[in-house]
Amino acid sequence: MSTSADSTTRLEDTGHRLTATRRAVLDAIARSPRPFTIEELSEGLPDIGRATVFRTVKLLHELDIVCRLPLEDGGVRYQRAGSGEHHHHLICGGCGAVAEFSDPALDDAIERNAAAAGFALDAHSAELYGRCAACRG
Amino acid sequence: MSTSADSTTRLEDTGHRLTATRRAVLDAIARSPRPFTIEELSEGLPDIGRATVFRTVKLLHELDIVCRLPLEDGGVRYQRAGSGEHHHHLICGGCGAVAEFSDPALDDAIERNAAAAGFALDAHSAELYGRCAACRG
DNA sequence: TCTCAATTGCGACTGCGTATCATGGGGACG
DNA sequence: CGTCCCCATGATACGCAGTCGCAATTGAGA
Repeated sequence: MSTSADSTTRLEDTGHRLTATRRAVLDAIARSPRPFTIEELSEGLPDIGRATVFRTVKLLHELDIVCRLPLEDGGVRYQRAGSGEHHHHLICGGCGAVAEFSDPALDDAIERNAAAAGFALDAHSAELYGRCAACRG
Repeated sequence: MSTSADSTTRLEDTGHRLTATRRAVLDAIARSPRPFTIEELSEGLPDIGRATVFRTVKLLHELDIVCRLPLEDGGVRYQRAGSGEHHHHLICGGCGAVAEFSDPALDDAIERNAAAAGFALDAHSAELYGRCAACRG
């Protein structure tokens, strides 16, 4: 499980400064029980400028400390990366919960199709939208 | 292959009016050799209001006449739907070309993972980003 | 042709994200 | 421990994609 402490070392190892502001953002993210929007995060950090929150989350995303969740409606939320490993998302349209999973069979199918089309694959995304067990009546 | 004529009947069948404006938008889309942004489409239709272009493309997307391509950088392009069937996209980061493919094995993997997590699946997306055969040196 | 709801265009507006720039603070080095 | 340099920050203005409200227009069924 990724901790806030891990994240701070990751920041330092990649040549970024560990500032009080960044600690505060990391703490707020660590405390967030569910995927968050920049706006929500920013509201919980009234002493930190909005632009800085954007910049920090962008940086954390580049470092794979948080992952980006494109929503069905075109919006975006972020979430602490559970493992740092490659994975996909199951996003509940009811409560907003997000489950991560990884499946070699799925990745195989993706690579096979890319190869069949003559594509050199850089990246891929796969998001599943639906209702979690708790949100089904 | 989907034609502009098919699209007009699809519009009528779903209770929408076939206006000169919508014909013009459909023609412009049919003439577009590659995936387009709303802005590009709008530039090619100077007599049509920008808001109307947005509204029309949104409508065409709801009718599965065009499909939405989320890009790696967060941007969005649209493209005539090739078949109307369920499919996924291979998007070339070099030339912007988009290939469609469908693969039951991929869809199976997706459904299996949703079921394993107790999710009732509404929709899913899978986009593959890379370089097409022509764009590899 | 007549009628009316759907459609359009305009322009203002919202919301997300970024650019600018002066100020502040980490941390490497001595 | 002190200095210094450069990264990081905050405030604000800005840009861009997309939407809204409303008055005028127009398609297509009766």
